[in-house]
Amino acid sequence: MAGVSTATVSRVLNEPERVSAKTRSRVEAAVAHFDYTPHFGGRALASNRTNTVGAVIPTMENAIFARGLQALQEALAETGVTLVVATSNYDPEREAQQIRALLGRGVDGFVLIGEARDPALYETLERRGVPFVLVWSWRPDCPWPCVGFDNRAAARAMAQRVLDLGHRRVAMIAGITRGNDRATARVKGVRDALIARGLGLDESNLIETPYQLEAGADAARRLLSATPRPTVIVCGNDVLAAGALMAIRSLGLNAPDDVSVTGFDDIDLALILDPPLTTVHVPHRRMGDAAARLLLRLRAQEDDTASVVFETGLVERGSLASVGT
Amino acid sequence: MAGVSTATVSRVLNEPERVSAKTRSRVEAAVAHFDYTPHFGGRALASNRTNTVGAVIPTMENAIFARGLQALQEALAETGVTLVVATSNYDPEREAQQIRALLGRGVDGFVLIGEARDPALYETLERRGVPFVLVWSWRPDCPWPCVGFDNRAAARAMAQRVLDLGHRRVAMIAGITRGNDRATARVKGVRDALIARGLGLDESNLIETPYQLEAGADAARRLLSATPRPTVIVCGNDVLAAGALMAIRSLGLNAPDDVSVTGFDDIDLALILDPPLTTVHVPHRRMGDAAARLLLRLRAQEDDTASVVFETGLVERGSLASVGT
DNA sequence: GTCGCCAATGCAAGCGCTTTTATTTTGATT
DNA sequence: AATCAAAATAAAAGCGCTTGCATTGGCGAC
Repeated sequence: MAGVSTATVSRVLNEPERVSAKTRSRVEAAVAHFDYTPHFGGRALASNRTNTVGAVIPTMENAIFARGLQALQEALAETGVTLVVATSNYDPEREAQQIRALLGRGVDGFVLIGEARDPALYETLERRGVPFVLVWSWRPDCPWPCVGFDNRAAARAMAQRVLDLGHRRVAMIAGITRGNDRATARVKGVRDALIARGLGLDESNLIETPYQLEAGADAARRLLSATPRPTVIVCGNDVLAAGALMAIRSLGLNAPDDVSVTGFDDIDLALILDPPLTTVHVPHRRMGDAAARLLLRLRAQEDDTASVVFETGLVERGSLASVGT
Repeated sequence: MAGVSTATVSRVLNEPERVSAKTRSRVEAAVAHFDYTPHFGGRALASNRTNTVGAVIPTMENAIFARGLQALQEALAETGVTLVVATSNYDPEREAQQIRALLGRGVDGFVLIGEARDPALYETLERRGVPFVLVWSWRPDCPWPCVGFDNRAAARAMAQRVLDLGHRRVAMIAGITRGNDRATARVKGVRDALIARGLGLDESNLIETPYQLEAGADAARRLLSATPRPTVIVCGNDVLAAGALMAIRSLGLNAPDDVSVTGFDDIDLALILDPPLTTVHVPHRRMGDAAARLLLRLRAQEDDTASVVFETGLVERGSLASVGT
C-alpha cells in the first residue's frame, strides 16, 4: 500500500486526472513496485463492462478475413479494448451459438459478418443493449450499422467488364449462398449484368460450392466439361478462382487463352497466381479499421454512427482476356 | 426464481450431477424461461477462473498460423474454454506487452509461438501460476512444455535432398531470425547440411527478410543477380517461396529448369503455385489440437504433461529439380 | 482569524457469483 | 415407528473492484 484507500487506487487507474499529481505518482510507484494488475473479474463485476468486443467470422483458415480482422484488432487495441474472435464455419446455427457464448462472456460489443441472420438474434442483441456493427456487406437502407461495400454492384461491374470483352458463354462458381448475403449478392450482381444484355445464368452455368481450393477446382472441371464450354468463369472469391486456375491447368488448357477467370477480394493470392488474377479489390484493412471506430462510437453513445460504405475497384491482371480475337 | 437458493442454481450450472433430477429440471426450466446467462464477471471474481486462454501469435495476416489456430480454438471450445488471440507482429517487445495485457484480463492459460523470449517473461508466468504451452517449435531438452517439431532437423532434411539432387550453388531466403527461434533453426538446419558436404552458406547467399510476398521476391531478385547464379533457392517458408517464384518469372527465367525453389510449411499456397512447391509439410491442425489438449491437462494439474513432437515430411512437387541433367 | 467552498480522498455498499458450512430431507435399517 | 447416515439444499461469507456519498483539508475572501 502507498498510504491511500482502494478507492483512490481505482481512480488512479481509471480516471487519473481526478487525482492530485502527488498521490497519483505515489500510487503509480506502488503499482509498478508490486507489479500489480487489476483483477479482471472484480472489475467486470463492479463496473459491468469488460472492454471486450467479440467478432464472429466464418473462418480463420482462408485469408479473406485475416487482414480486416488484424486491422480491427489493432484499432480496438488502441483504446484498450480486446478483441475475441470466434468462428462459425459459415453455419448460421453455429454463428448464433457463438454469439450467445460471447454474450455470456460479457463482451460489450460485436462485429458480425454480413447481414443475413435470424431476426431473433438481432432482437436479443438489442434487448441486451449490446452494440454491434455488420461488416463486409452493405446495401442501401440496411437497418443496422454496417461498414462494408456493395457486393452486388461490385459483382455486376465485374460481369459487365467481362461482357464488354466479348464473352457470351459465362459460367460462375459462387460460394454457398444459404445464410450468406455476400455470396448471394455476388450471384445477383452477375445475373443483373447478364440479364441486362439479354443473357442468363442458368443452373448448368452456376455452381455453388464452399470457399475452398479443391471445391473450386472440382466446380471448374464440371463447368468446363460442357459443350460448348464457357469462355469465362466468374468466381465468387479469389480462392475459388485459384482452384479454377488449377483445374484449367490440369485439363491441359490455358488461361486466359482458352478460358478466362475472374476472382473477388484481391487477397495476396491473386498476385501469386499464374496468370495473375483479375479480381475485385476490397479495402479489407480500411474496412476493419472503420468497423472498429464505428463500434467504439456506438459504445460511447455518440451521435455520428452512420454506416460506412467503401468503393471497390476492378483490378485487371492477366487472367481475363477478350474473347474471339 | 424456481423456489431454490442461488447456491443450487450455481450447482445446476456447474456440476449438475450433484443436484437431484427434479430440482435440476425445475431450475433449468427457469433458466430457459428467463433466458438467463450467468454474469461473467461475477463468475470470474468468485471462482478466480475465466475459462479463457490467450494465444499470442506473430500475425494473422498470412496463413501460416491460421490453420493451427483454428484447430486450437475448436479443441478448446469443446471444453467450454474461449480463445483470445493477440498479435505481436514478430516483435518480442510487443509480444511481452500482449502477454501482460492478457494476464491482466485474467486468462488462465497461454499458447505462445516458439521459445525465444525474455526469461523475465517466463518468470512472471510461473510466478502467477499461469500454465502455458509453446508451439511451432521443439528441440531436445526444451525446459518448457511444447508442442511442435524440430525446425532444424526438417530444414536439414530439405537441404540434404537439395544436395542429393546435385545442387551446389545453394542460396537461402530466411525469415528474420532475431527473436524467432523457428527462423533461426531453419537457417541452422540448412547450414548443417551444407557444411556436412563441405559447402557453406555465406552472407552473399543468405538473405533475411520479413515473411512477406514482396520481400521474398526482392530477395530472390538480389540472389539471382549473382554470377554464377544459384541453382536453387531454399526458402524459410512458403510465402517467401511464392515471392521467389514470382521474381523468377518476372526475370524471364523458368522454375525449376533455371532455378529450383523450396518452401517450408506446406500451406494451401504451395499447391496453387506454378510449379507447385516442393516444401516441408507441417501438421498444423494436429499441432493446434495437441496444444489445446496439453494446455488443458496442464490446467487440470494432470500428470501426463509431456511435450509433444511431430514429424515433418518432405513433399516433393514440381519446384525442385535435379541439376545439370 | 474565521468562514465557506471546492478539490481530493476515504468510507462502505454493493456488483453476481462460488463455496464452505450448516441444516433439512430422504430413505434404509432396526 | 424410531434412528441414523447420506444426500440434497439453504445460508452466508466473501471474491476485488467501482462509485455515490461523506469527510477532510487547503485556500481565498471577508
